[in-house]
Amino acid sequence: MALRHAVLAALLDGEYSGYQLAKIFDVSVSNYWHAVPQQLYTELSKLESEGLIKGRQVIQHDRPNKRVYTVTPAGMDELERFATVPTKPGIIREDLLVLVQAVDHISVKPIIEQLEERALAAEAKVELFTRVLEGLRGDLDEETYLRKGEPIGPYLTCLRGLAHEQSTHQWVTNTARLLRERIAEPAEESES
Amino acid sequence: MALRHAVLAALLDGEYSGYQLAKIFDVSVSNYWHAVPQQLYTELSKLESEGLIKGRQVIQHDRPNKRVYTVTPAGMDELERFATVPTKPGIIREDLLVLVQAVDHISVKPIIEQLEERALAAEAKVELFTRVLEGLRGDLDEETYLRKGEPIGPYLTCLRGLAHEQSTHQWVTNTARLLRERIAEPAEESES
DNA sequence: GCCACCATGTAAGGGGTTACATGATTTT
DNA sequence: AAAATCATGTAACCCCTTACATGGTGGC
Repeated sequence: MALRHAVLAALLDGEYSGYQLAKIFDVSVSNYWHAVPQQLYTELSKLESEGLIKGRQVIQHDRPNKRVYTVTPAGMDELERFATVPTKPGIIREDLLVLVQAVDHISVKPIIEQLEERALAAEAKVELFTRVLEGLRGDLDEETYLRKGEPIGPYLTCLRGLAHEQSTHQWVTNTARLLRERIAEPAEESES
Repeated sequence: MALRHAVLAALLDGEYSGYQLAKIFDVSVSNYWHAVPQQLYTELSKLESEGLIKGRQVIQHDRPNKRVYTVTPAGMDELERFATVPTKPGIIREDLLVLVQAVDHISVKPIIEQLEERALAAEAKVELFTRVLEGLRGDLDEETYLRKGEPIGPYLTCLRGLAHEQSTHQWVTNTARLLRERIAEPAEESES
């Protein structure tokens, strides 16, 4: 039950509505916490009813009204408490890797194609995160920002996302190439 | 609903019981698919009742009897079908990263400590995977095994796990060091 | 006019997590 | 004698996913 903490952590950055949070989760938070929009609406309601966040109606004339939330002192306490209990090891679920695990026993072609698609997606994410990081640190160079810039939390998690996507990109690229080579020059048996 | 495919993929490697699968999931499959033992027992029952795997009782005298499973032709068809539908993007959930995201607003010390613990865990995993890979390729050097060795699926997913742990190790190490430096030499304001 | 975007909600059903239960054998 | 390993199961509860519903505004 730690979606709540991911939401609280995201709201430390400023006031956001469920819809805005959904986009934030989609582009950056998804590096370390996956959640679909519907979960956020549900969780925001629960968090407010428990007093960990406080909602505020914002009337808009050019578009639908929205409700934006901020973390309450009780919410801060909850985060503080959460930081002291040992975190569980992270969980990963990757369909694509399941396919690769089975690659000796099923058709290789579709797997290679999916790997190559994923390579493109990873590349796009690398570029995106690179730009997000540039935006976060503004005029400062990276070394300076890491030493003194603020906020540092979002910067660090984004760096993690970048490293992860780079690592993913390398692996999917190598794996796709390797599997292609293996179907081009198979098993090497009985060169009779 | 893709735990089933992770189980099927794992069973391609040989006959395993629920208990054995649990250990395999714990050490290697967890690189790309997290599941607790209880899920496996449940899923194995479902898969067998659907005819995708076939169980076989193994009588043991030195320890409790067990039931080992193999993938049926129907199970192979299901895997084959699964390989052709586009995979969903993977999901990640990391409590530790949630803490780092919030690091500007909560106590830093406990977070640093957890990062350092995680660094040790990552190091241990790197060593483990390195040895697993050695075991898988036997006498062959890596380049040769990648070109011709079999099975290649488990080798590739293990390589991914290794890369992931290395990347994690680097990030947690750097992040812990950086946060330590920042609390040693804070904000740098008003050097009056 | 139609599609995309903004903005939120209810509800059903499936999947995942945790607690608890059982019991034999081997190791410390 | 206690703890760890082997081995599997039932049940409750919570979380997550998906489908569906609603409705206003802005751009093509």
